Amino acid sequence: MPRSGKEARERLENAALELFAVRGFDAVTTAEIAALAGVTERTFFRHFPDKREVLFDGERRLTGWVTEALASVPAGVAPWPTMRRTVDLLVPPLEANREGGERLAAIAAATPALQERAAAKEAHLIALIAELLIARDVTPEEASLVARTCWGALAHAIGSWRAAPGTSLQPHVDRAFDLLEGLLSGASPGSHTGAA
Amino acid sequence: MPRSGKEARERLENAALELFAVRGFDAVTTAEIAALAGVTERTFFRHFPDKREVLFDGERRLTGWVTEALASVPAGVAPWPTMRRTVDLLVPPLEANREGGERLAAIAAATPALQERAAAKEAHLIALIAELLIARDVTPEEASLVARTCWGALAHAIGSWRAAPGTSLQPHVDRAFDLLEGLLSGASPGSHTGAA
DNA sequence: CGTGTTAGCGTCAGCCACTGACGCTAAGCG
DNA sequence: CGCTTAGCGTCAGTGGCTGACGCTAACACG
Repeated sequence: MPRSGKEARERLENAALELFAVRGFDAVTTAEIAALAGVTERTFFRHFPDKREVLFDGERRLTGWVTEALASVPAGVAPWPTMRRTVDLLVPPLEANREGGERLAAIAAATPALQERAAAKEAHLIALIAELLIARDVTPEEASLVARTCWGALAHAIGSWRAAPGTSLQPHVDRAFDLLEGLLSGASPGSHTGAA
Repeated sequence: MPRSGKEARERLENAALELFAVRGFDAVTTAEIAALAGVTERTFFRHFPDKREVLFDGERRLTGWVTEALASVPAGVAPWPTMRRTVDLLVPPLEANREGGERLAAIAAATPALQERAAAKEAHLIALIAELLIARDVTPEEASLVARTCWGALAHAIGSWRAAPGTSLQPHVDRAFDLLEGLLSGASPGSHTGAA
């Protein structure tokens, strides 16, 4: 096997991060990133399918964490408690990656194109969770619903976590799930309108 | 005031829809759409900020429906029942627009770029719902959580509705909400792990 | 009915993201 | 020491998208 290629990839990531932080995503060209990394523009696109993806490379590990976390929850547990435990297992890696997540969020906050990509990544993650639940013999219907809902709670928790610097993620997760269960428990199934 | 401009816009929409349906989104250029509509490419971009947006023009009305539906629910109702009623009010317009929604879904199914845009639109809609709830004196934290969750349920219901041709949307919505409330009611707040 | 205003459009020139094809070369392997 | 091959450079090209400028069809007004 010839050159590793991972060096160039890392240099590209660092160059992109540096330039984006200074001038913003839109004001940086892929040619500039490549030049700063010491390669050509063509090489940039050999490592990343598009300009945005250079920022989401860290996010790729998230799917691995989700898969592992869910796999370590014993089968037979009801869907919602299963995801409740899975989310708890996701807290440590998420906290360890706080800096990376916030850096991405900071750049994405001013760039609609990046928000789009982030939203798409979330949708894929929800689909992945649903598939993993189905593989654990959860009804497809329940799986989809639980995946959407639990990810919503986690995303909400991450949001309030980021809004409160210095705090740990876990209490935000606990609060989100407790709050959610409390909000929904008021209306019992089948009698939602309150005025038939 | 000079030329209406709405004619050209509608011609562009129809031309795009026609070409996309035949050759797919990626294999059609904006210049071709413009030519079929009898205008220049430049005019296309005067009416739509980008190539994708020509497909989401109908989706714009959705924000209006959401705003109206939520406004027609009396204040003072708890957040979750409020959204439960709001979703019921959204069912008629959604059903009336079934064809448009499915045509978009069919084209988007083969085009990642369109799925991204759709995911971003959903995120914006969730943010809108949260803001409207906050304006109704719901806690920001509750608002965000309820908005995410209720939209997740509605999206799930629309999904199963589309998968079951000939059915009405309402029962799918009812089932999604009942199922969700049932799934979460098993775990009471504060005691989620089942095995401390 | 002539004149001014203006929203919509055409034209041109250009940037930048992204791609296919081809050839080169450094790294490993026998 | 040649062979293989993954990574890279080079070149040429497409297509999405934008700014600037000028034109003209519609409408308002005297």
